[in-house]
Amino acid sequence: MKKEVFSENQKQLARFAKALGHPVRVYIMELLSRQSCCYSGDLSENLPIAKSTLSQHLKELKSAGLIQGEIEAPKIKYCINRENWEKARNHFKILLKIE
Amino acid sequence: MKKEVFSENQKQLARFAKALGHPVRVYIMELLSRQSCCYSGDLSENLPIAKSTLSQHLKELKSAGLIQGEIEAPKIKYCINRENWEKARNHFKILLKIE
DNA sequence: CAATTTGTTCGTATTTTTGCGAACAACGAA
DNA sequence: TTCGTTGTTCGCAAAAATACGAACAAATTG
Repeated sequence: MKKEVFSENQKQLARFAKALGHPVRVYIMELLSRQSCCYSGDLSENLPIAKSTLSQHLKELKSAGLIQGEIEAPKIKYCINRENWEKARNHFKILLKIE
Repeated sequence: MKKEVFSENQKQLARFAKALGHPVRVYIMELLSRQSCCYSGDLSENLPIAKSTLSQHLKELKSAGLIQGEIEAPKIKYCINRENWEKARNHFKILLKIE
């Protein structure tokens, strides 16, 4: 029975921060923050990376809980996961003493 | 002459986020956010990692510009780098639409 | 049905991150 | 000077992240 050193909040903040720790993913989240939804193709056009690489970045954002995908065949519409985005907001707000 | 896809702001935000992408480093920044300064020994006592590992995490926070060390022989006093902490605050504030 | 569009998964390679202990360096104290 | 304290650096190992193209899957279009 080992004492846990880090709180759930610290671990979740680290997960969110890590997900934002790459320019491609910052780019995506900035876009989604502005327009709430987008298609993978929109991203692919503007980013200088292979589509398989983009797919991986989207997967990471998804598994960190920051975005979610919705099938609109044959495309996929990506949106912010509002619930977790709000959590991230609060975590960073507290850490950075915003307001 | 290749077109640069990412803005400096995006890259800097990614660097800050990446630096916060580990529970140990979140722990350190939370502590420094509360009390503004601390000694490496304070951290070492409470964290379940080798001192060499802690040293590396501090190095990363330093090279991301989030903290700075001041020698108070034989110890080192670590403080938040206020200028960059403020920058990080603003970056996250904008991204997360805080306020 | 065949062809096209859209995006994921697989296999691979490279680089970076994380972590440890041992050795080392710098300093104050005895 | 010798000892202890403090912290970094080195050498190593294991794991994770980054990136690509090829192959694949699923759906729409012709």
